[in-house]
Amino acid sequence: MAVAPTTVAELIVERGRLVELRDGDPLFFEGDRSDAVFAVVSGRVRIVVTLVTGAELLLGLKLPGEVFGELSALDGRPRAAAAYSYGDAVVARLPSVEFLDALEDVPELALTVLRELSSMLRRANVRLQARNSNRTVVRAGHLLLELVDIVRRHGDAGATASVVIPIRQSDLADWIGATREATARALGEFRKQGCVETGRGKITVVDVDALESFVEL
Amino acid sequence: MAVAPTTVAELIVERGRLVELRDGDPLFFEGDRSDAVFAVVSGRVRIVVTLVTGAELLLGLKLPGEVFGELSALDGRPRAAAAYSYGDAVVARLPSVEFLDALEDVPELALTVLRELSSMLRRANVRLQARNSNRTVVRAGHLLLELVDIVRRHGDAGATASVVIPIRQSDLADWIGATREATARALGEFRKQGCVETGRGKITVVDVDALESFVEL
DNA sequence: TACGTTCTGTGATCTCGATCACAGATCGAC
DNA sequence: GTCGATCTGTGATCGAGATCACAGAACGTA
Repeated sequence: MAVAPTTVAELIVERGRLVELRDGDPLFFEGDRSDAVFAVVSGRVRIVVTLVTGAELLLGLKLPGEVFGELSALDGRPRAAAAYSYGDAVVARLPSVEFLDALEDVPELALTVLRELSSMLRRANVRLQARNSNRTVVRAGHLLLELVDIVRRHGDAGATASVVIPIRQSDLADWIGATREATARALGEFRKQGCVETGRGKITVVDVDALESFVEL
Repeated sequence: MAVAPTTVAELIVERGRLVELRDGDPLFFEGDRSDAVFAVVSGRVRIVVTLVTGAELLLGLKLPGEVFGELSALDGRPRAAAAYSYGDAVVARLPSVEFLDALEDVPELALTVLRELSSMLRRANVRLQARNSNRTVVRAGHLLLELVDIVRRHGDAGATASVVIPIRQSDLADWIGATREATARALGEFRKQGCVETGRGKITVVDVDALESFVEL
């Protein structure tokens, strides 16, 4: 057996095969039977559920190095969400069976997956809290700060003061569970405070600290 | 080594030690460093986070056979929620270290935990969806149906048509993320429809089917 | 049985965000 | 450049639920 990969994403890339995607290409749909797990190699992948009302709820945006689709592989239940490419992307795909085999072969891999699921659960709970207590402005602000963090860690760009987040307002809205209009108004407030600038398909956080303190009250 | 327990709860009961609790006794608080995992033996345990507003959000009610506190043991991060006894209860307590040791010793145990975390994650996502789309009445109804299910599966009682759920309205409210008043009004609607009766500290679902159809629209 | 405490039930406001409805801005494609 | 499609920004209305404020009911206990 080869040396054990240190992350699940690495395992999937090593043993799986690459798939190239164009904007909007589906990886799987809600209700599908599970047959594979995925890891993002480049680009982004949207994980969404469609609500009875027809509205979409964005459960997550997977970035390079992140794994998705593992829940169904683990418990054998159908997909609870759909996955679509968000812009062009490349993902690695590993059949569920091989994934499960690997888990049994490599004990420390199971621990890694456990840790990853733990942190996903934590984030889910935090999101649940946010949904309960906060108003739209606060929720939007928190998500922006989260995204700033991701972009920075992930960033090809140098550490400039301002961070550009490539996302449409409607997607932001789906993410925080609000309408596009409410989100636009929230961004308007941030703009008035001078901590955020907005453009078509992108949001620029020019003063992270200001945004943070504006949201913390 | 002994025969591997088939569930995580069994493992904790076998290897851990029992703790008796009276109503309201705390097991741990938000922010605590992790030092143990727990399984409910009898009674119920409330898992709650306190929001900035001072309001409480009930993340779960753990019943006999269920495990809690495993997240912190797995990823080593502080407790994200607090746990209190809800009425008198008995729980088994196993130090985190021993839990982790057992995970390494018994490979299939890790898979069991993975499955359990998967289903927790699924439920968290469902809850997030519910929070987004539905109105209070619908959310309250759905939770009641869930509780009916639990009580029935768990039930010492025979399968009578009506199911008694021992819970205060304020806890129901914390659970679905609404105020006590809004919850009381929702229950009032169910009462008018004749599918639910209410009392102090208990809610009786007299017509499950009616409740189901009332909520499904 | 009397009294205090904890729940439940409901009215009266008030506020935030959903909904509807456009006008302007930006971008891609021809 | 011109045109159509897609985003963004905002105003007006409306409704569900939060908030405040009590009254009555149920329970524990002295």
